[in-house]
Amino acid sequence: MDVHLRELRYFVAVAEELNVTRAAERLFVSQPALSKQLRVLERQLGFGLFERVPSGVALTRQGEALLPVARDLLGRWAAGVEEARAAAPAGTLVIGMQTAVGRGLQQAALRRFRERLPGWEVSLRLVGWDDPSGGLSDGSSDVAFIWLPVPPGVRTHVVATEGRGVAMPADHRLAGLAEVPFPALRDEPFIALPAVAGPLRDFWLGLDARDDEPVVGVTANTPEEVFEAVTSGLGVVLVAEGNAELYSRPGLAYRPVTGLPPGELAIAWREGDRRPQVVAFIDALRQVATKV
Amino acid sequence: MDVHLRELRYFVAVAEELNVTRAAERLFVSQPALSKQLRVLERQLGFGLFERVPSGVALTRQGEALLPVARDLLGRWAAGVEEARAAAPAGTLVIGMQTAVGRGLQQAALRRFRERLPGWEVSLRLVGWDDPSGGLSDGSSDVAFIWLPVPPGVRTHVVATEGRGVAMPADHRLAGLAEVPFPALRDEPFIALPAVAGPLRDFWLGLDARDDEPVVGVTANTPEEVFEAVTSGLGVVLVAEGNAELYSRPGLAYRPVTGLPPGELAIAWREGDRRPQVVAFIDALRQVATKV
DNA sequence: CTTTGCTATAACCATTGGCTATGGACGTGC
DNA sequence: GCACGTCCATAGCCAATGGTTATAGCAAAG
Repeated sequence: MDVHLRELRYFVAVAEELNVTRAAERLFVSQPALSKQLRVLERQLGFGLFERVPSGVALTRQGEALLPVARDLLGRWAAGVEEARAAAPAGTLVIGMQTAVGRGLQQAALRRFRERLPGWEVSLRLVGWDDPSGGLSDGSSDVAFIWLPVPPGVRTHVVATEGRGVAMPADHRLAGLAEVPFPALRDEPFIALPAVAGPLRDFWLGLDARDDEPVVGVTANTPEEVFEAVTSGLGVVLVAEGNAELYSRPGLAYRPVTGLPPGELAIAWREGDRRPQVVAFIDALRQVATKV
Repeated sequence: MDVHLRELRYFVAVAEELNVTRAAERLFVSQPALSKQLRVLERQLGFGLFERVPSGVALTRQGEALLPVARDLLGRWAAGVEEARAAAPAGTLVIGMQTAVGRGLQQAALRRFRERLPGWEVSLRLVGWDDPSGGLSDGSSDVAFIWLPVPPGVRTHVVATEGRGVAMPADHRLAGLAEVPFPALRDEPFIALPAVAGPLRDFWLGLDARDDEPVVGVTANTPEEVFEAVTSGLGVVLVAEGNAELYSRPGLAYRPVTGLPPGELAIAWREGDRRPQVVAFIDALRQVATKV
């Protein structure tokens, strides 16, 4: 029969205390719970471990025989787990990012990731929008935080869904509005992602909500370039609500835009990539995102 | 953290098959159940044991490190249990009896007792009624099947409750009745237990149902003596219904008696006696009696 | 005889471990 | 490129388990 090591731990504690009540206190369970578990164990074994005497319990001959076995198993298990934990192949997980992630996600996920794969390091790298896969396509990133839509060959798990808004200079004529209807931006020059960004560039130009071609004032390849261009009056740009918070600065105004579906930020990985460090991070992030 | 050895057995099976589906078949559980258990184990450990690949699973470095630990624990546990089982102090349990026990009880209880304390032998000994404790008082029996009422210093667990009837010669004038009212026996000479049986002798004379003194024809000290006296026409005797079945013979008639409370057969042991072999037998009998 | 200390059982309830059904991912063959 | 087969993972459900509190039974001490 298979036994739970917890039952062995209970057995050892009772054997050392020779008193179920004291052992229960030591184990932080109630006395009836411990009494019951011992009875269950004895029944499973088919022989008694203790003789009940008025002052508590006494080990039977068979209990005496099993006690060192129980101690041995508990010790070997604890040591074995530590050894296995230390056997983690250390390395570096490269996380690509198109924008800062923030949103309380990455820190908690990284903690869980490191617990699961002790010894592993993490490298964060900002990837320009000229690579909409966040570095996955050329293998320079192991996982990446990127916005949908994503290129072929990439798998995703959405971790945040946010409304899109417009970032504009603080003195822009539309800055007086609480929220901006998308058609009001029809004639505004836009700051766009590079052409090679394809569908991603289209998304942040709002092409899903218009059928004419927007005016593109300038292209930018990183969030810093984008927001610098905005405050310099070179155009406006659609951004995710969360990013507006992350990149807020003097001279910049952000207003929600009505009439646009929201943007989705996802953790992404290469199709078919099941390496432990990738799976571990994705799982950690799933758990963290679920709790948010 | 404590683990169930069943989980380690699952881990080992999957590690050997490198395929959760095949391992599940080998373990006689469903594939989703096994998959789930592995996930739980990995989460408890805080690191992965397997990398999921298209053809099944591959052991991670940490899984490889833990595999021998798991095998070792399983092997040591199995061996330790066998060793402890064999450590049972062999001896002989002496069971005293005032009458044959029959009733399907003893055989099943003895089987369970032997399973729990392998190597122990059992000795059955018939104890005369001159000792109403069935041999417990002088320590010649470890446990005893005796009828209530019992002497001081004896603890009991009732295993059968049966109506009392009268045993008489087959040609007795009352043998024509289907059942005998107790007052009809008022003038019959009784076969009695020895005087030292005290309350037990009184009980089987039916003193709890009459206030005059019965006529005692003869005393007898064992069931054989009792029934031989009956068929020899020396008197009648109150007996338990089950005993009438056990001791039936030519020339003997048994009829239920109305107006008498039933008799109770119990397994008995000395007050304060918690020796393993005594507890084991009492427990075994409790389980058997419960299922009847 | 009463009180104290100890283990065991009953009733209850949240969690666990198993099931079936089915989804998602990947490789292979056409 | 699509359909199919194989594999693992998740969802929903339910019986069994492991914990609780309340309390019973037993033995020793005062």
